[in-house]
Amino acid sequence: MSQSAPSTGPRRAPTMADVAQRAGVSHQTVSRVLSNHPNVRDTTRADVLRAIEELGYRRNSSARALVTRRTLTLGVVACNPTLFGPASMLFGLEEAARDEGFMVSAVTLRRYSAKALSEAIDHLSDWGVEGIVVIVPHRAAVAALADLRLPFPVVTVEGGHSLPIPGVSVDQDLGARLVTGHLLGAGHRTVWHVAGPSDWLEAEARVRGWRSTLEDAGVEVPPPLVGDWTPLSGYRAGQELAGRVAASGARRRSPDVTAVFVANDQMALGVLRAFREAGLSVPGQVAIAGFDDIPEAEFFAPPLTTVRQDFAAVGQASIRLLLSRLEASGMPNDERVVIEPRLIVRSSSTPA
Amino acid sequence: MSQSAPSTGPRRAPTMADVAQRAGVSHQTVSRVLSNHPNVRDTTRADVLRAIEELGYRRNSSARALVTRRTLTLGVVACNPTLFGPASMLFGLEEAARDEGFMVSAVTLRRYSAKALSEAIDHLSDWGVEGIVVIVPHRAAVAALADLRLPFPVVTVEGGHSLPIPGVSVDQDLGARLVTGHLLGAGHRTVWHVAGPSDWLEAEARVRGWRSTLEDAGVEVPPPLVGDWTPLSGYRAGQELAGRVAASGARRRSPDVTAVFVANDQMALGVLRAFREAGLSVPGQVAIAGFDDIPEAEFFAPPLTTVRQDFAAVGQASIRLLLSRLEASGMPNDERVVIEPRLIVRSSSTPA
DNA sequence: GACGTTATTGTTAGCGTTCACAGATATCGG
DNA sequence: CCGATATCTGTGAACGCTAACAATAACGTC
Repeated sequence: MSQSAPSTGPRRAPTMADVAQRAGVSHQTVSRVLSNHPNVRDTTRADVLRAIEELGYRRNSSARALVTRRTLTLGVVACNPTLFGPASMLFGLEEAARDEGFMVSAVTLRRYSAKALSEAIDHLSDWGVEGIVVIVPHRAAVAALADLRLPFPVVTVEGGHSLPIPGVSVDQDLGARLVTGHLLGAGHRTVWHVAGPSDWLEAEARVRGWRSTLEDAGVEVPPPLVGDWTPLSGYRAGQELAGRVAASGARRRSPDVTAVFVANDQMALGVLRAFREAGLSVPGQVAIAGFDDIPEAEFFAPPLTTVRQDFAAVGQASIRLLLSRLEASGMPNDERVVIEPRLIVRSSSTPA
Repeated sequence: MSQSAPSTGPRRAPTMADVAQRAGVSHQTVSRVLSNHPNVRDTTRADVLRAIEELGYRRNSSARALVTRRTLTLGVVACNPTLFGPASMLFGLEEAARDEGFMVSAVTLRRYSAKALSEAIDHLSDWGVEGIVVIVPHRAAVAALADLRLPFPVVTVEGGHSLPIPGVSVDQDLGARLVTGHLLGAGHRTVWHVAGPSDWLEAEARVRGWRSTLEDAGVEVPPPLVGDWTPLSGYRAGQELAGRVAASGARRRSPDVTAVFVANDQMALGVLRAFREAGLSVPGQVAIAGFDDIPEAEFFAPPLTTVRQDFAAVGQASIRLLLSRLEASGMPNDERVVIEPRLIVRSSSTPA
């Protein structure tokens, strides 16, 4: 008769009632202790805390969320989270959220597509997030976002300011002006540009800043080359540019290549390699500048002049914005935070 | 008489009962439709789905979690999530988890400390995760983990295999052997090493692999230098090594520096810069190899020989392991997954 | 046409909290 | 020592869902 005694089966986590019983109070008192309600006698509080300790009790978050209608969870959708920028934002954002008592759940997108984005948001939504931060700086993505009617607030990061969605962004335009101005100031006749993919808002803004700086200075605007943020694409663009330098003695239909502003540091690395292979000296024959200030940039050959973005600040600002939306959900919907980037001059742009 | 009519106040999200009423069925039937129960008449199912659509109904995850005792959420604790490696793992892991129907919530640590780790785990625990993946490759961290008695399964990544905690890791030892062997095979008398921080398990394993390869080959083992994974620390180590090269003609108490295995690519970048500044040619006078194969490595000056780790595979494996723990929580607790790294030879180690 | 099956639907009872309120106990001035 | 007020504690009812069971309808068989 192998009588399966109830024994010490996989006993379930203790509940508030268990704690209450052990402490000789009602479950409500336990709840009060846990939520720091003032009207609990000190001795009672101590009893309860001891019982909690002894039982290893932890409040059940689902039950709590059910009744309070708060999950204290925020969602993030991010696009290329292995890149330095997005990763840094994610990090800063998570830290800020945690400080405010929120948990963050992330969904990452391998590549942007309207479908992927909306699935990501659905996924987050299914888990009951109270709001989300979208770090998907595609023009199309932001447009798609505006169409969705979501039951919770959304904040974009680098989402541009053309739509009535609150957002945080670095002033890319300014950053591009800083670099371009710096290069012009060093005496170059004009500045070439290797841009990011044209459907990225950041790429577009950097092109804009670059172009308008040149126009304001009244110098010729060379045709921008286009990459995809990867070192390889920068390398290809670099080969193209190196070819122009070589040919410049012969037929010169476009201005000499003596300065290049590359839209991010990774591509700038590719450009550097291409130039090196072509026997061009940097900054001797051509000055180069990048954008982002990844930790490696300072150690490139030569160290790269670039624009530093305070990604951590972006993450924090986005959380602040999201939380303010959460609290005042009826308020105007177009708050914007713009963070100023900073030019970091290194030797890739300054003739020794 | 400003009679505050109930009007269209901030009306709450529709509930299952609302859907049921609208579709003319019981809430249980709605539940059945939502969970794809087979025994629902097609017409009924259609009615329910239409009602769901019209009301924009979404199942309340908290209520669901409360009754099913499943939050379908996993936690991750990661340490330096802006670095390429950790970020890649996080990404791969999140994707794998999502494919399995789980959400992942992350907590990031600025720097490891026993306190920070246990707080991070508490935080996750408070939100009801069903299990966690810990990507904190510190010796002390893993030890601390083993002490914690947690009510849910834990899987480590790069946590070493000295403790009875299931984990996934790349075979760092093998990776180090591959590089070191490669350099010896190229004819170098010995191989110097710039190691990572000594309290990192990965750093330790790489030292081990490096050292044993040299010992097996019967060559002298130079004293390893130590960095902290950053390019700057690599730069400093590089200066030190460059000094030795210069002095090697004079007093030679340690073997010539003709080959260096640097414990990660970022530090290798710093070493490259130091050598460049010292006028040393790579690979002409000194061959260099790194570890990680970050996307930039191929475009370093010169392109860097390194060891590629399949971070995505690590992420996926860790999720698989965690889920298997979840299902069979009574089973043995020491499953291990080891992923083999791959040597990537580039010109930093191959004399042209 | 009665009966056993099976497909389909409804009813009831929790899951573990918090909230609103009621009850109990202490404190205090007159 | 009484009633009033403040402090503390308990009771019952949600929250929105799923699990278990009960009930009904549909279908074929003999």
